[in-house]
Amino acid sequence: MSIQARRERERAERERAIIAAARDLAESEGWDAVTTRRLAAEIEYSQPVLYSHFKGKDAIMAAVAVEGSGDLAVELAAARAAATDPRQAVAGIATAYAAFAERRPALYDAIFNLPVALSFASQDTPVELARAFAELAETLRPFAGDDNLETFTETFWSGLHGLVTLMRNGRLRREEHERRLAILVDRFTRLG
Amino acid sequence: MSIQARRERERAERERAIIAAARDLAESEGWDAVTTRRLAAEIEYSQPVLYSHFKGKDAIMAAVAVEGSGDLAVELAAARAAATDPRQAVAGIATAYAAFAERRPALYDAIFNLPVALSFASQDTPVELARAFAELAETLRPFAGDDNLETFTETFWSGLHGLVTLMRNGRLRREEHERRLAILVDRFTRLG
DNA sequence: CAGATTGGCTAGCGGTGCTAGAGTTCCGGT
DNA sequence: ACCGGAACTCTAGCACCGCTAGCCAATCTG
Repeated sequence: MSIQARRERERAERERAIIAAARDLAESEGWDAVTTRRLAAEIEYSQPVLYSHFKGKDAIMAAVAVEGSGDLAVELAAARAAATDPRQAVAGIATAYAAFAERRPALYDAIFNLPVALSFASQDTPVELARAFAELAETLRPFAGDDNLETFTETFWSGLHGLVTLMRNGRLRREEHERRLAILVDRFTRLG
Repeated sequence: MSIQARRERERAERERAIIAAARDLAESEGWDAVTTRRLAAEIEYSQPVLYSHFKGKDAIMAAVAVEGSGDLAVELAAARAAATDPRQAVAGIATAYAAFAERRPALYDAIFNLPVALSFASQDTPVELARAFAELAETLRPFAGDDNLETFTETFWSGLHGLVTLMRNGRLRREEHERRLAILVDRFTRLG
């Protein structure tokens, strides 16, 4: 039975290798450079092996996205924990969010932009994504007022998402980035 | 000389046909269906003809985006003109913006999402896009407060953009859409 | 040790964006 | 009126893409 165990272990290892290779390649050269052929070469197996682990390229990207959203959740949690007062917590988590998107654009794309079947607003939301969202929600709780917290959080989050995506695509003046973040935070932390 | 004139006219006509075919195909079947071969078949010319008009597929998409942003500007202007008071103007233009993105997702993608060389925040911004932005800015002017109007507008616009893109990708609960819009408008129309 | 099963491989399909070079049509000067 | 040359469009093909069928070797089972 231990032979089977070894095989399963090796198989799991290879699966992690595929995800890691896809992530690294995407982060260093963009998702266009992530082709099944290059991925196969990277893990030193032939192309069809990928399809015994994942249904297709989209599934690989989805796996990368799930892994990446775990990183995002960790960074958001750290930012929230480091804050001293509620308002500064919002500013901190917003900065952390934007920094993540800026530092790891390919990963951010996989999580939020690419038309990957990672439905967020439903049962099969990956737990990592739910955690990242929960960090945002807890940070915003003091400022939601009469609004439903989840809806309020979605709106603030959309603001962050819009800021980072529009800036990355060259639609916003980069030098005003921090000021825009400040405006967003200011507008969502007014009481009453 | 009139022969040359006729040729130039026909050439311009064909160029418009290419853009129209790309737009229609994208809107009815998505950008993935817009291939150079199908486009060529649609205009009843061979593939290489496309490249005598545009540098490549990206340039065609950019042309569609420019045309589309004219439509967006018109709809935003109409929404602003129809409003009776400043706060309702913001709500109206926000609704119009979201409706445009919802009704014409492929066009919206071409304008704002696709990594197309349509740099917005620079000199070569298409005049149509600048007009759409100006409509937003004028509507928001009464509420900018101490913030720079352009920066304030960029932030609000990012909020709209985030709402529509995240919802379209299934990351937001569709049934809460109007409530989120209301929250965004509310937060950006508070005075003092 | 023979047979069955598993699993990775080679090769190939139909598609993509794009381009080289052939061929045709039409214009302008003699 | 004609012919050389320019302008233009086409056919054919390149290198790549995601994905899969079917072979073949290694391994496990009786």
